[in-house]
Amino acid sequence: MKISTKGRYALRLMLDIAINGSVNPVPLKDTAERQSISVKYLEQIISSLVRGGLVSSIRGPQGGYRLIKAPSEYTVGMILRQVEGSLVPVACLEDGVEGCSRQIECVTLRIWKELDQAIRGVVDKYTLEDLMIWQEEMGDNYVI
Amino acid sequence: MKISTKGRYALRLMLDIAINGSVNPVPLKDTAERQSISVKYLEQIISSLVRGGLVSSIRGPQGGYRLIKAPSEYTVGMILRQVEGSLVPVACLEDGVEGCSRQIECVTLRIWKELDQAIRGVVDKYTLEDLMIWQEEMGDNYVI
DNA sequence: TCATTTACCTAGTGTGTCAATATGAATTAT
DNA sequence: ATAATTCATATTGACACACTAGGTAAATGA
Repeated sequence: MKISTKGRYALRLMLDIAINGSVNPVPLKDTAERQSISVKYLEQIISSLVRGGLVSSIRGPQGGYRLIKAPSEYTVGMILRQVEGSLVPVACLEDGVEGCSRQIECVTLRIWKELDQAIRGVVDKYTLEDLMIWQEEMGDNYVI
Repeated sequence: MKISTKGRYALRLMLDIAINGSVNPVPLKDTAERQSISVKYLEQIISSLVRGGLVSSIRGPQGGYRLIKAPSEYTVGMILRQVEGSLVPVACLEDGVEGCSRQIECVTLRIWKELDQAIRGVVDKYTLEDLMIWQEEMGDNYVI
């Protein structure tokens, strides 16, 4: 019942690009330094974000990554799902799965459905823009 | 971000004991048959529930397991936490952990805290009694 | 007393995921 | 041409997951 490092790093990575990429694309090396995450690991994560169409990439010197949409268009849930896969708490709630044979009589399913709603309620409520605002509120003493 | 089989089975196991154990203790063999879970695996799960003081055991013929308290005294969260460990979505929210060095400047932490609250809000809201009632509402056509 | 039924305990096993590293190729600005 | 960057794939070690196996201990009752 944990968010993996991939998910957590992806969020920090996206936030880092949002904050530092308003004029030039952000190279992974810079993010890696700011966030204390290895470039190599970030490469894996960003490749998933590129595939998912969340960021675009520019190769070569002066290259890097850029958000495709406005920060307010990215919910936390979108980012997490892209790198972690679905966030549903049990497999039988997965999209495209028609559930187990006990479905009808399964009272615990009711719990899992509510849990799923609760999780979605949080991760789909906040966007990158919210995170940026919170970051600003904290002042410039702290670099994210 | 998944509830493991241990957690899901533990819930079904506790519910099975709650429903079938009002007069006699419930042997694992019976639960295993009703729930289609191996006795061996249930043994592991129940041992954790015994250690946690959620159920008591009686050995020998006519033995089995009994709830120690009323069904309404067991939240879903208590049961899940006993067999799964903490349900917090990120390690830095774990009890007794003083958090990572980025704590202060970590805006994502705010998300994780809300997520934690949301999860707790669901699993600590419902009890075994609720599950029993739902089960009854479904009629006797279905055996849990 | 002895067989049977139950709980209890410890270890093992195959599979997969997590959290990275490593190596190298392709692209592009200067 | 060189350096900076992204892109692609493989590998690694540790650990967790989902079980299974084998045996011990206690209680019952015939």
